[in-house]
Order: sequence, then C-alpha cells, then structure tokens
Amino acid sequence: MEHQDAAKKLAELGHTTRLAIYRLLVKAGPEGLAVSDIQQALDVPGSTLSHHISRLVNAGLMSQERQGRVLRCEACFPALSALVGYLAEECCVEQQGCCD
Amino acid sequence: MEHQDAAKKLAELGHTTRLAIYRLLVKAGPEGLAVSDIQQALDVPGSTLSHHISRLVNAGLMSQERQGRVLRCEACFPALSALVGYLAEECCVEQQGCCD
DNA sequence: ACTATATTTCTAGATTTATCGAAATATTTG
DNA sequence: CAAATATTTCGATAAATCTAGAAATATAGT
Repeated sequence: MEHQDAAKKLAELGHTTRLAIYRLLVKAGPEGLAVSDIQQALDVPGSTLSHHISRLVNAGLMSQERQGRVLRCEACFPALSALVGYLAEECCVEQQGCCD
Repeated sequence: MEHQDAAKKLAELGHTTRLAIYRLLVKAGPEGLAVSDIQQALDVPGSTLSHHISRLVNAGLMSQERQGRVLRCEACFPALSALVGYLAEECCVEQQGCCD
C-alpha cells in the first residue's frame, strides 16, 4: 500500500461517524447494509451521512451497489487488511523481538 | 478501546507527516528515535514537526522522554495493537466466514 | 404520468487543522 | 555565566472539513 493512500484511509476512518459506519459494515460482513439501515442505526441527517459515505467510498474503504431503490454498502475487506499490514510493516526492523 | 479514542488515534495517523513519524518509530522499535533524528529523516521545519509530534503524544500513540538535551521518542506498541483490534473487532459477526 | 421512497447534490456558515517563522525554554559544555 | 544545541510555544494566515436544510435525482409501484 502506498503511503499517501494509507494516510488517506486512516484519516477517513478517523472520524467518529465514519468509523461507526465502517464498523457497522465490517460487522455486517459481505451481506452489507443499505444506506437507510446505517442511517437508522446512527441517527444522522441524510445529507451528512451521504457526505461521510462518499468519503469512505472515495478512499476505497467501502463500495456501493444499487439494488432497486436501495443502495447496498459493503466494506472493502482487503483494504482493511492492507491498511493494518502497512501499520505494522517493518515493525522493529532495527531491533528484533518487540513484535510477534 | 473506546470508540472516540480509536477515532482520534486513526485521525492522527491519517496525516502524511504524522504517519511517516509513526512508522519511523515503529521501525525503530523500543530503542526509539530522537526528535532530531526524525527531523533529519523527514526534512520538515522544527515547529511543524513539534506540532505533529505533540498530537501523536496527545493521542497516546507515542511517548517522549528527555535524555539530556535530546528528547527520545518511542511508539506505544500496545496502542497500535489495540487499534488494529478495534478495527477488526466483531468482523462479520452477522455472517461467519469472511475473515480468518 | 403520479406518488412515495431512497439517496445524493448544492450551498453556506462554523469549526478545525496545517504550516512555519520568530521567539522562548531546557540542557550541556567551556 | 555565556554559548551552543535541541526542542517547544506563540501567532497568524491559508486551507480543509463538518454539518445540515433544501432541492434534485433515481427507482418502484399504482
């Protein structure tokens, strides 16, 4: 993962509402959730929610697929793994033994 | 880990310079690095660097300890683990099998 | 075509953050 | 104590972000 890309993903996750959205999606798994489900769970105005969702999508952390009137949202699980990997990458290269 | 705390940590890591600082520290391991080492590696003005470091410290992602004229910086490794754990927590609770 | 539902786009004001020069503080050494 | 080194605090400006109401768009059902 590129440095800038990782920073962007982390920044987007670093907002209370967006982190909550993302965690709902992670919890939901591949089935995903409709925007309306998320709205109901988090109780935020539609326009605000839409703004945050579009940022998460833009950062490559989730995707949306239309199913009729509903937009189904799903977390991008590989992005999460890559991000976590980036954070721990080269952990303690200078001195072995602190990370497992 | 508390939700707000996790969001804060992620937000602080979500900045190019701060992420670079943090990764240098993760790479350095428990030995840590002096502020001047970081400055040399990243080539940012002192005041800017100090600002970012203080944010990382405030977020509980790193600590500083004075050793003579030098301030030694060290990553808080437990915080990293807890953060990663928080992100993956309850992954796919609704439907088993997507995460390992 | 009309209505209802789902969601986004537009817009604008309020708040937060980033940057960095200059001055201040802390510590060692001569 | 004075000078040198390491780092922070102050201050001010520029840029990005948050929030949410109102209007617009997309789809489905009648």
